[in-house]
Amino acid sequence: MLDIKFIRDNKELVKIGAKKKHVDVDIDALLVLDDQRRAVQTSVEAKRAEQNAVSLKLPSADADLKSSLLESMKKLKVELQTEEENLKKIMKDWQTLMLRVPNIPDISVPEGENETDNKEVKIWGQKPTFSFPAGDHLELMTCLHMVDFERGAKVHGFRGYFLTGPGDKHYFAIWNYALDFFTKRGFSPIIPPVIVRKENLYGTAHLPGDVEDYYMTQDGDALAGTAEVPLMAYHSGEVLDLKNFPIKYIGFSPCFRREAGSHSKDVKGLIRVHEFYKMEQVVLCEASHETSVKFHEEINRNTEEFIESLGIPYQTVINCGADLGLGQVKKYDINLWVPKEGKYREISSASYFHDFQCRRFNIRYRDVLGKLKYAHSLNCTAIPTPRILVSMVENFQQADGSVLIPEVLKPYFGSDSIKK
RNA sequence: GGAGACGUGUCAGAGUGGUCGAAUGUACCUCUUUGCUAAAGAGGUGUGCCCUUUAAAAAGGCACCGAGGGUUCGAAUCCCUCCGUCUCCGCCA
Repeated sequence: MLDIKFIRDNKELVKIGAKKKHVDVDIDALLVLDDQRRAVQTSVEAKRAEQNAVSLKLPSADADLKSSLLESMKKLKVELQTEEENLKKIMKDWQTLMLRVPNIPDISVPEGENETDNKEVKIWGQKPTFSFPAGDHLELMTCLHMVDFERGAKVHGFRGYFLTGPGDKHYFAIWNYALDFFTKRGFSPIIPPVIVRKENLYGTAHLPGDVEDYYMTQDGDALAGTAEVPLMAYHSGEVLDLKNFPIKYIGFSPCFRREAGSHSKDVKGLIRVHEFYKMEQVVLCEASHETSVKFHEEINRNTEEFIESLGIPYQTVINCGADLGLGQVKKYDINLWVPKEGKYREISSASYFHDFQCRRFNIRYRDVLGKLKYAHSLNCTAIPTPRILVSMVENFQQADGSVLIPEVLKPYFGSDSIKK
């Protein structure tokens, strides 16, 4: 959510920002509506003021005065009700439009139509070459009994999977390693609820948007697609203490995604599934662009270093305008090398929002002068499982069909390879 | 699932139709006095929006007693719905 005053004062900037994000929203219509809103509100408030003034006199008035005052107040009430009705309608439309106004992308964000226009800013690692016919993660993991897609489909349906034996063990190894890695960097571990009230999806700016992307319960709650939602909602409505900034959480949660609209994409394997687990970095900090930028670089670097410690080749891209969410100012994606596909696949997203999310969630703090301000928020994937397995097994496969375990994972996994 | 109680400012806690943005205590800030790891006295201290201006502020108006509706000239107070908390019973990993 942007400040309406900011939109009024920076109309052109907001329009340019929306265009860069390829978001279709009528800023002029919003501003017309906003003029109406303020005019009607002023009129309503004047009538209420009159009502309040008369109410003060009424108890002490004599009978004649009383009945004449009551008469005129009844008339006023009818007028007031009409105007209030009108104001309510205006406010509803106003809110709807306000929720659709995107945050303004940073100047460093490249123009672009879709994710193919994202710009590579970094590559790391040595892509493996194989002197034997290399397998893809499906073949390898099935062969090593790490995963069972057939029974997954039988039990869950499309995109269902069981992780079995070494696959299951590998999961726990990664989680435990990641937990140690990120807590050492000052992140507090937290396990949030993933069944969340729908309003929270508006807070993170996942909504308004495609509701079809979310599983809903019969109580109208949503299954969150990321721990970002409950972790941001965690402090909603609160006034935080500046002393505690930056607040850093490493959240661990299951993630549910219906993948509506992507039925033909990645139909096999572990790249795109309906349920998975993810560790997520969430940061709340003071409202300064420089601070946001600093932490944005930091949390993205955290994930890069985590991937480097595992030894998987990756590429970092800066996302183009069209590939940014409504609230995001700037985003980096980290993509891991998938040898059999011959391309990099997304593993992580690091974004900052300025006060866009905190405004919606009403998360504030008092600055050094004691003034209330909306905090800034950021988030970045720490590690998604099982997607990470795709790159791990393909990059570390051996001629005999086994898969080597990265050095740092060995203590958590308990052996140095997965063999048939 | 059944029965009941409750939701007020930093906190505690009054208030059952008008003089209540809200008693009192507490916390915090300023001042005074005594004089010293403190007490007493006085004053002050919420948030959002609108408007006139502005560097900022300030003045004025409106709203806010869990949320949203309703009744009424007028609602913290009456009615309805929802959310939440607590207690007891039942069920249960």
